[in-house]
Amino acid sequence: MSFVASIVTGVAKLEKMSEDGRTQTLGLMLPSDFIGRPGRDFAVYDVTAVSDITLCCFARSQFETMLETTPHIATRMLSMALDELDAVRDWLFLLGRKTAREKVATFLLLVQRRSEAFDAEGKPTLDHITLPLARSEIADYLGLTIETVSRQMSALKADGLIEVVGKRGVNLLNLPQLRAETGDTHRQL
Amino acid sequence: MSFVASIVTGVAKLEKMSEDGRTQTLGLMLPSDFIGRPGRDFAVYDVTAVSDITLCCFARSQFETMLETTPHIATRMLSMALDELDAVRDWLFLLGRKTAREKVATFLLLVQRRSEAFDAEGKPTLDHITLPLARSEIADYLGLTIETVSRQMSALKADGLIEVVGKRGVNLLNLPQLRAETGDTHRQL
DNA sequence: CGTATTATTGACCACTTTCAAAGTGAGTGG
DNA sequence: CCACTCACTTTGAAAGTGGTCAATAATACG
Repeated sequence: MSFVASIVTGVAKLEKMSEDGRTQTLGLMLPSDFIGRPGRDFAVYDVTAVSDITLCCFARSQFETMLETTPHIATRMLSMALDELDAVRDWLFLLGRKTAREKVATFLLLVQRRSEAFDAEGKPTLDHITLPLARSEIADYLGLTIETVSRQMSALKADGLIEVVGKRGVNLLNLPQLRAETGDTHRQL
Repeated sequence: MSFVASIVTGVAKLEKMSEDGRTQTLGLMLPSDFIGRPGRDFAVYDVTAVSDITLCCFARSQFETMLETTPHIATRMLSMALDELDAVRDWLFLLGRKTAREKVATFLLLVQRRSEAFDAEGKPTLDHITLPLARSEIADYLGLTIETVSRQMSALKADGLIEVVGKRGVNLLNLPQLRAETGDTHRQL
């Protein structure tokens, strides 16, 4: 890695795969997210584009110089890293302690919350989302199998909480109930 | 939180608990680790001492000023945050994709690798470690139950990989095999 | 010692996975 | 325009890993 970059448009994912093929997605990367690690010349994890992507790239060495000469940038990068750290820590709880149903409900609401970032023309609204990932990618993100994701979606549908529209569309029919199913604190933020 | 701090001696843990009592430990905090979030006046997660602790505290406002006036500190904090981010991302893989046995093996080797940091007088050596956590705390860290942790320890003992000495002591009898059981890349670093 | 706490073990159960098959849908070429 | 194909998704049945509940054992502490 001789450069670092910032995502301008599109979605990518960060992932780690073991030798035997097990894959865990470590996070989704959206516009304004940062790729690469200043001060390190190799990549520890894989970055894969999920859609067409536009990047804003910097030569790593130049970026590192900039970090040292422009104090403002370092504090900004620090703030971004700490926010990312919090997001990843929430995901630790999801992977370690949530049930499959809670994981899927959490994912659907995550997509809703960030829907503007995911999609330009999919026309997401409060109660309709366009999934940025295929089932197998959702499974890798949630620490599940593709079958379990599919079954939980069907179960949520059977319970009247969602409606599945083709492969990528989902209507959220009962947001309050869906939030209650995430396993998160019920208190509004 | 009106202050931030750095751990001087002792071990603490960062954790998140849901309303129904499920707990996930988000990370262990060792000497030199940083507590608190500059630029935020509330705590998102709980920090709990695991042993007696010595902290080096700073008033948060003063620390924030220092961040802005001393560029070096921001880059140092950034580097620490990015290292922490990598560690947490490895844990995502552990929680999402590893088996109970792999989780326990990983934990034992983690304790070995950082044994100097965990314990002053426990006299840890290459093949003997003193666990910094009780079984229930290990369970919360690995996303398991206490019974499963206990069973996996017994299984590793039955397989001749470890020896359990009292509640906190473990002899690592076969390090190469134990490493192979972590589910991580077999290649040496 | 006796007591309280923590750890281990056992039996059973449930959730998720695995393996397998059928269904759906988008794109291609006749 | 319509079958055909391929990839993805859904569904089903069986198995397995880890969880739950309960009892026993070990350890620490007064």
